[in-house]
Amino acid sequence: MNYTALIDCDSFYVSCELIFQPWYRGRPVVVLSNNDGCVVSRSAEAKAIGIQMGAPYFQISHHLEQNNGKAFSSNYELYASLNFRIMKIIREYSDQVEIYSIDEAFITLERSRRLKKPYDVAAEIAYSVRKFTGVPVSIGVARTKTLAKLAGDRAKKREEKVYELASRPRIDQVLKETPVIDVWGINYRTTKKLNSAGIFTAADLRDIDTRRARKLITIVGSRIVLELQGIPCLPLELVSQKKKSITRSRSFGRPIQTLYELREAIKSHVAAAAAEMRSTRLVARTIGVYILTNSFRQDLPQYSNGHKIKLATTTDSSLELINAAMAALEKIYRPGYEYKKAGVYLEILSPTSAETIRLFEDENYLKEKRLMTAVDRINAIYGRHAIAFGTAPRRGAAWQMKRSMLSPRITTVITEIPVAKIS
DNA sequence: TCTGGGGTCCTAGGACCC
DNA sequence: TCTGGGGTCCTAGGACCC
Repeated sequence: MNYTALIDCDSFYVSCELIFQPWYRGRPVVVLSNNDGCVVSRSAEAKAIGIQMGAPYFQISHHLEQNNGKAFSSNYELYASLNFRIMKIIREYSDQVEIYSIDEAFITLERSRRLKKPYDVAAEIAYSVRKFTGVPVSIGVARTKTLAKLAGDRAKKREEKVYELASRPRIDQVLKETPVIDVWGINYRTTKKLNSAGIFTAADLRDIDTRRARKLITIVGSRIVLELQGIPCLPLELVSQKKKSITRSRSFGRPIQTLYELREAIKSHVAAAAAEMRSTRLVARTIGVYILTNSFRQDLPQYSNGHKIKLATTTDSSLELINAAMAALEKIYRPGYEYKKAGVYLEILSPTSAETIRLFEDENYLKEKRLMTAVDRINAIYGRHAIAFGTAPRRGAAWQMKRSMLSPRITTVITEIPVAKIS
């Protein structure tokens, strides 16, 4: 019988920042979401002074400052590169690895392959990751993913590196102590439903029969019930599947009103989404555009709308997609509102190889294909915005996002590497 | 002044067909 | 007055995740 381990980086974004700026260790540190909007990662010290996950930065910045704290804008290049290093280390311990998110992985610990016990292997992984990357991790070990998640939570709570949830009495005890909302896959709405059916703890949930679970919380819920019983229902996804949709959206640095500016923003979103799609050899059948005003400003008139266009053929051409997006925007734009956010999404993605054959591929289409290839190459060398479509994105345009507390991209951009001076 | 972004899966119900 | 029924396909929206 194999075990599943969940490896979860502690305060991942903050931990990444602290590796290269260790003088902030021991102080309250937070990392902010895009646009420097909300807190998305917190050091233990930041948690200790009461800063909540998801808190708007402008509400806590003063408190943070008073406690000698520090805030960083998100630096995804840095986090992604550390994720890559961590996963490389993990793969040395198991060839069944599912990279679940930027800071989590599920792996299978095969008993027969090693003489060591699963717990000891997990402890070794935690040690290695910490030693070679500087990122602390917690690991939960159990028979199923759902139980491994709960074990991981325990590990964090008890400040242990590894927590194993395998023996009957221990599983019983932990499930009894766990409110149902803390189970992976059960959130607020479902909790309300479960509570009114008399189910309050993870143990209560485990003990209902699957037919009842299915009726109450659909097939998703009945899988969770089985997983809590120790029956694996959620296999590890060892090869990451191709994306089914790609979204690009941003809140604007400042509210914008004109169609011209919305066009500018949406063109740049489409170009980014399309470039990502091409890089993974996918084509889209549908493109959607949406715009919305700031719902927090109840004193201002509110409007939100979206429109989706089904394309005549699948495509990966930025030009075709931009044309469609502009038509969609035209349909939903209303003057007189202060827009806060706009986004685009590409759907029904299929591999390039399955692309609808344009039997009579016209000269224009082939030219466009070559153009896109050239654009991608140039942007790969000179930066993502070297070539833009229609209008060049002006630096500091109202729609561009704020990222005012950004740390250097130390691990990915050679010019931002720290310089040591000896005098 | 300031409140993130990117995904997946499931289901109910409408459209459509015979 | 009486107004089929069953199947499939598609989509919007809900719910959840990090």
